[in-house]
Amino acid sequence: MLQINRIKEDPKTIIERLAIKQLDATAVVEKIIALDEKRRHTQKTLDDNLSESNILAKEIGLLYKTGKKEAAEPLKVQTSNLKLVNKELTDLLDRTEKELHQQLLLLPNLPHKDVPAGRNDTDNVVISEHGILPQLSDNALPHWELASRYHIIDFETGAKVSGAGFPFYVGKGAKLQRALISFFLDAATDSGYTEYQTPLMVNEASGYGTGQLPDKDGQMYHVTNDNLYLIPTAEVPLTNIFRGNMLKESDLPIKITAYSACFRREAGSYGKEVRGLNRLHQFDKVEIVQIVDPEKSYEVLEEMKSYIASLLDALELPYRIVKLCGGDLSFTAALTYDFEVFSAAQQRWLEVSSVSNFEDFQANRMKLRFKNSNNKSHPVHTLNGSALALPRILAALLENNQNSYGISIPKILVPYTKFNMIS
RNA sequence: GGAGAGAUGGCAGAGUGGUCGAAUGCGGCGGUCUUGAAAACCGUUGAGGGUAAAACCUCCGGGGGUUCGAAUCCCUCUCUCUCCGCCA
Repeated sequence: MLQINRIKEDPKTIIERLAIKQLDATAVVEKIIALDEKRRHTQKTLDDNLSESNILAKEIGLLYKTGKKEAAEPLKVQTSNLKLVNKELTDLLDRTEKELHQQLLLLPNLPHKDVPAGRNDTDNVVISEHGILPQLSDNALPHWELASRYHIIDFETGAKVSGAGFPFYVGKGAKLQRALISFFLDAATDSGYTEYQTPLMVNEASGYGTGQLPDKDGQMYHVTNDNLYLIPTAEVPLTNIFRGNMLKESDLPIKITAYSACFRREAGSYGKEVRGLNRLHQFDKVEIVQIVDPEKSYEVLEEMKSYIASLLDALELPYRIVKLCGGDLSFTAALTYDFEVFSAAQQRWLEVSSVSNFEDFQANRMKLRFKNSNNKSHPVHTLNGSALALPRILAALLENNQNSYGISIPKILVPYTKFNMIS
């Protein structure tokens, strides 16, 4: 959520910047400013009336104490009348505040000034490529065929038991999953992140806190009986740990990580783009989150970017880093880098990580602030990144490392898997 | 799921209708004393809105109600604890 003061101070810039996200915010911004004006005016009138009521009530109390009950009667009438007016003012204020809040929730975060212009993912800018693209033999197979040949992932049974997009991992496939999770968590804790295990369901307030609600309502599984949402990423519980908190400057930076299953409805997805592991309803991911001093957030974004790159280097996968253009940037992000690994048998790049700076957008929503050295409270900046999402890593590992004997496991994972070959 | 108890400032904990935004203790901060520290003593110490600064307004788990006036009374929701039941 953008700060109302920021909008009031410079609406023109806000509108210009949001245009980069392919959004014409003129009407909403105008409405917000008008509503804020109305809110302040109503509040002022109400406050004055309340002040008057308070004074009258004290006078009545005094009169009662000194036994002058009759003298209090006209005052009682006066404050009763005031009360009626105040009731209306309170209602008006409530309505105005709610409406203002609704409008504020509609505005996405402002893109950072480095965000390239563009409409969609074809306009994203590749900023670097790493590793060598493997040359596979002509009879190389896509991962879904490798999965069934070596009995390591069972999509059909998953479809029977749950539905499409809910695979079983079997035998060495399951072990490989566990190995990746352990490797990612160990690497994160070695880099100073504190490991958490989080709830997999969150309440509505948490959904609003990190910005999944109301924007991505249809993307989350909603347990309506209890009004809980299955988390689409561990970002949600991790960041919401600090919802509503007032931190000390010395608490920063907060670096936390968690493995979790992630649940996404992916409504509207279909076709070969989503074949096999390319897009699932349930998948595994290790997430890293940082909560930092606003001054340092872009430095930290770079640090997180190189951390993620180090994981892909360790896994010996070819990848590229992409800076998202305005049109592809998420609702909440100010600047995002995507990591894509090359899937050799599919001959395409698969997104395996997304690392973003949300600046104070999430912090504002969830009232997450810190006191700086002057004892002034300020929203913090929040950042997060996948480190990493498993399915597409697995897809690339299977496809890129296949040979006539089977599939070889990257060296870094062997201590975890205790095998170096799937055959 | 059943029965009961509770939710107050960073923490502990008073406060059952009228200067209560809230006693007291601990903690924090500043000072006196001290070579320094501890102890002792003095002062200070919640958040949000509002203002040029004040004034002023709101907040005692959330929401609603009674009353001229609510931390205090009533309703409701959420959460916590204790006992019973069920259970990985």
